[in-house]
Amino acid sequence: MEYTVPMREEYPFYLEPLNTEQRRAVLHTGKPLLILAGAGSGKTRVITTKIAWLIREQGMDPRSILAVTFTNKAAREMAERAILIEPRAGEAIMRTFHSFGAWFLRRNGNLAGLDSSFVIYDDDDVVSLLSGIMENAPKPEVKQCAHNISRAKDYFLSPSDPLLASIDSRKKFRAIYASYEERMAQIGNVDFGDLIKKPVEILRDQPEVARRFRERFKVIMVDEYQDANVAQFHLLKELCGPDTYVCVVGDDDQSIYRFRGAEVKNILEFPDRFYGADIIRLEQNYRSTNPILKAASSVVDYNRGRLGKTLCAEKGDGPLPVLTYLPDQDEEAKFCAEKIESSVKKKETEWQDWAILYRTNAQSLGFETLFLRMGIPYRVVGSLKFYEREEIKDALALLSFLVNPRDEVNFRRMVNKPARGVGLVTVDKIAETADSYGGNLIEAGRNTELTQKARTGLNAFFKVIEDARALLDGEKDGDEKKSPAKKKRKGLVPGTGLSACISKIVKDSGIAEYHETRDDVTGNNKLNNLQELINTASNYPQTREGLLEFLENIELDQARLDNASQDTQNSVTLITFHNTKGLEFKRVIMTGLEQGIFPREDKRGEELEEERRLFYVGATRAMDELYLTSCLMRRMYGKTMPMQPSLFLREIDASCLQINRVVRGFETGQPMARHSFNPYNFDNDKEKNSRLEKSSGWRRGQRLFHENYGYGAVMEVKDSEDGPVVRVRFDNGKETRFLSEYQGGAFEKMGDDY
DNA sequence: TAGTTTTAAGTTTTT
DNA sequence: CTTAAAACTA
Repeated sequence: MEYTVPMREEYPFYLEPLNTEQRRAVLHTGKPLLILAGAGSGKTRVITTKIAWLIREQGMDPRSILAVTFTNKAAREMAERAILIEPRAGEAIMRTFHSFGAWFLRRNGNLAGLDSSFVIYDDDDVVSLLSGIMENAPKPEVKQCAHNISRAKDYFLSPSDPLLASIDSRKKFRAIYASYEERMAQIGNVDFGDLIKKPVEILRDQPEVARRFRERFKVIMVDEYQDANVAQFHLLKELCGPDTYVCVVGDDDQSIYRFRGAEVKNILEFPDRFYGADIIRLEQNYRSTNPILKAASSVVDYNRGRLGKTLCAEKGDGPLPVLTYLPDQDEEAKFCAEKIESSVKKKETEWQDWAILYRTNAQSLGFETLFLRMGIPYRVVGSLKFYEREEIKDALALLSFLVNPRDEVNFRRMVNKPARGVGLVTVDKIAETADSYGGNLIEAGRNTELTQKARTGLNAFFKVIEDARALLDGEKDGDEKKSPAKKKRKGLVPGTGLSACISKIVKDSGIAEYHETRDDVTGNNKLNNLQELINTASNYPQTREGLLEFLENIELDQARLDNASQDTQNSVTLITFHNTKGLEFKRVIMTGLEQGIFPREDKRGEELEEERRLFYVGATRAMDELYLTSCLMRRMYGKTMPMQPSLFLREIDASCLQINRVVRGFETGQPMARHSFNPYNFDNDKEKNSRLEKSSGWRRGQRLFHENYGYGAVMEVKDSEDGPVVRVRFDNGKETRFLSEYQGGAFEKMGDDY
């Protein structure tokens, strides 16, 4: 590639826009490097520039560069941006940890007894498999176990590891984990944890393989290193030879996946684990205004055990973040909608400049219904996962079984759906026989004595699988035309490539029809979803490898399908705090800032610190303006509960926050002094309440003390057949009710100091 | 056994 | 209030 752009000064032109520290990071070589990159400090620019620089200036073969991220979106973005500077960067391996693991195992899995046509089990599949092992155990326990196994793998713990007790102290856990591993090996599939753990094991046991990989990858870069778990750390270690150049980028303040095994220690201890490492700090923030940055930092400052940094806002001053107290979540949604709409109408912003952040996916519902009614375009990022829907899982289960006839979980799911007269008894019988056929359920099914009904149904099922297989293996049969009369219903459009195969199996298996008739009843559009799935497959070749790739991409990258089904153009973004990492918006509204919601009630110590970091991540997404909302009441599980403002609101530096109060949808317009607002001042409540409060002698917000339970506050006073009932929540989180007339004596009123 | 009705339970966050 | 699991009926 010839470059005609003249080089100015001493650096290549593409280094021009970088600041001193960024440039140092790009030009650094020779030792391990830890880049501590604060929010909005341009770390993606540094990584992509570094990749390009290595290729262009250092003569590095792009194929010897490995760049690892945590989300597929980040990987794609990295590739796109690197290619803009240097087209050959497209040949570098840029993947998520998990997709790298899958890539590795497809090639080297046989060394660990893994067939290359393995399928990746998601959490639901894992639970199905486990419930077969833990017979008649209650579902929640099975789920807990699945979770713990997953955690164990994150920490690189095998069933025999003495440290396993630190994950799950129950004696039987070790045995459950062991037989889970055994069953999984029989089936020949892997779970998410295996995608990291197994490659490490192979690299350790097979020096030859390790040597090959160390020879190939001269440079390894890891993005979002603060989210790496222990197993991922080991993988990185194993891939690094003495001459490998390692560069990790991260921000300890943005570590928000501890619950999933992420270890902040990885980043804190990097200099110890990679001897002689250099550290470069990127503290210049290019995204947000000063007040936004200061508000965010002042909260995360309450955390202990952080590396600490001082972010400096390049943008300088701007409007203060605005906190608004609202009566309830309906008003909250309305407040957001009106704020956004008026700004867009004034041509001040566009829809896409706005993001609404919430802690749990369930909170999106209120915004969605209102936005739909008001005609505000929106997109929901990553909530109801497309691939988790029943009809999609059904289709994928069939396809998975098609590639791996040992897949008992998916066999059980689909063999009798729709009903073919193959019941539980039959399936158990086949599963038992399967042991003598190397786990192959098709062989086993053929050779098992069955009732006539079961035999007919089973053969029909196998016929579907086989026809689809024939299609994959290249036998072009004319089956498509054989039964045109049968598919006269509006039906599915086959499409090209792999789509044809999927379309065929979805139709022939009766899954399409099954969900179509159910659509008629429920009014869902499951058939459309299936069509969507079929469409996305059209870019894959109609081969066994194509199918494997398709399944893998879906398992590891659900977001792609999600986005395909939504209009992502110019619309407001509804998103969880977790999902915002790596994104930025001109204007951000952080909603539901109430104790119990954010932070969640049960969070303390290290977990509370993680919630704080999550707050920090959310706030630093905002470029120009930041809004915060907190509700006095919230409907949960169909009941309305009084809420308290989030702890984090108190932690925000007073000098960078403006507080407003909104009552019944109308702004008072008066900025309030920091502590003058008492969310438990219900002087606007209806007469009914004051009457109740008078007759009961209790009012909402009243502090009280009980001998046995300690301190608490009145949440609600209600009428009942036996007179006024007072509902109390104690400071330890427990709740109780009492009848003011009879039981009131046990509760001592305290002075109210809010 | 299949499909329906009733009852209970429950909301983090995700590769 | 919504969804999943258990219980029940045909």
